[in-house]
Amino acid sequence: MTAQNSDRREDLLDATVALILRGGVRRASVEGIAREARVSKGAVYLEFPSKTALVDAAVQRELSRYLHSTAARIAADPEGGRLSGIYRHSIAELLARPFMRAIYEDDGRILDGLIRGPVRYRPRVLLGEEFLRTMADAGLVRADLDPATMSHLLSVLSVGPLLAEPVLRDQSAPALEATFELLADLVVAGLEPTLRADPEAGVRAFQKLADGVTLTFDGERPR
Amino acid sequence: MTAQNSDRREDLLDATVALILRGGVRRASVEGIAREARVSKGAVYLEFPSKTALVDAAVQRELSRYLHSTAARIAADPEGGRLSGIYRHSIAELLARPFMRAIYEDDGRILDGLIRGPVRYRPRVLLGEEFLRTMADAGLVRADLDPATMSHLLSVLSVGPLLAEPVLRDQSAPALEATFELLADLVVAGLEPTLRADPEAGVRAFQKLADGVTLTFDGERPR
DNA sequence: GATTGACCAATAGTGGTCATTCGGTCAACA
DNA sequence: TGTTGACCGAATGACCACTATTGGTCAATC
Repeated sequence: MTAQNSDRREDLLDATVALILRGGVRRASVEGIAREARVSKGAVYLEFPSKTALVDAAVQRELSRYLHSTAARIAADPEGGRLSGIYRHSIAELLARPFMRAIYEDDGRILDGLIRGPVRYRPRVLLGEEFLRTMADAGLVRADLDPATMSHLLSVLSVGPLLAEPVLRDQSAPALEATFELLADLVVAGLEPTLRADPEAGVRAFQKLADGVTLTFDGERPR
Repeated sequence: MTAQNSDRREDLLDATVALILRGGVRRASVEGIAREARVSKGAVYLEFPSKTALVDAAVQRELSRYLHSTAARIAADPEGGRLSGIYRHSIAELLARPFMRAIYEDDGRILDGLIRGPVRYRPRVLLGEEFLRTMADAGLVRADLDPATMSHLLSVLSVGPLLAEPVLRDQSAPALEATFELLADLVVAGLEPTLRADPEAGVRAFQKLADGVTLTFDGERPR
């Protein structure tokens, strides 16, 4: 029964993601989600108190999966624990995840309203200030730069290129991956210290980040 | 008479910019522009063949002014000719120009439709491939990187933070200027060669860029 | 007890009307 | 001759009545 219910829960989350990717949060109706998951509409409300809670859970799950996949990439790469490695793997995983991309890229107009919806579903910061302080202590990022500014910069360097993509799109423009590759070089040259420390601490720091993630949404009461 | 006409032309362009900034291209009517410039509607068509041509001219003028102001900043700064200086001054001037910002930032939704309009009015590339080749020849940017990729990267590093701004906006987020400052450091460390060349060539290269700029708009026939 | 789907009030969309406003012209005017 | 503003057809969008769909509930059913 617990397994049964868990399955249904997961199925509903899968269906939610599928419908959202197909037509955005607005157009993903509870009935449609239920149909996609092959359960009744009422069953949705046995698992989740509201549509909002359902979508929240889908985003939460995606974020968690994203971070753990990224953590695995990082751990598998001997140099992965450096800031540049973390940046590189975060981007690679992000680009590989359509739902994650949609959450970030969406500014309300992709495919004429795909994911058109409240800003609620858009994580503000991934690599937080605390994470960067840990990295600095481990000698994996320059200690002379403000962690808060650096945290924000890394967000900008992740989201910025995605948002700029449709604006700068041009036949002569290089692929998104090439731009990110060059950006990773800039991160190495500009944000990592000259003397090379052991990247292991970075792996652990990101692992901790991935384990501890819980999204807090804009509205306090999920309702 | 020529001076008279020139004045009227300029007045009309001023009025166009003012109205566009107030309510977007769509809502800036020819009659409103004429009223703002204190001339009759018919007079507009004595100066410009169409509204499109009028707006095109306003954008063209703004771009030209922007580039020449930037060139002046660069020339006034002893280190201005380096890539980082050019980047820094371009950004500073961009941030100081509301119309320029609107053209770039706008993705159709600022102030619910400010500048909502065709992509036509959005320059794709500022520091082109050729410019970067010249800079490389002068030893002012790394010669081992592809000019096209670098050109695109610099565009991303200019537009990206602007577009990411509303997405990442947060009480804890640092000011836009701080982010750009740090980015300029990254440009120094990552894109400039280790040995320092004479920045004078960079000043000249940008000057040439500013002089030679002519916008080509998306639609071929201005009509 | 777990699950369903008919049902509800509220909201979002649909098609159609029509006054307004638009870009652009040009006869009349200064 | 240079300038104007009344005027044009086309396009827009505010408004309406109406319909379909929505998130959510709960008596009936399995």
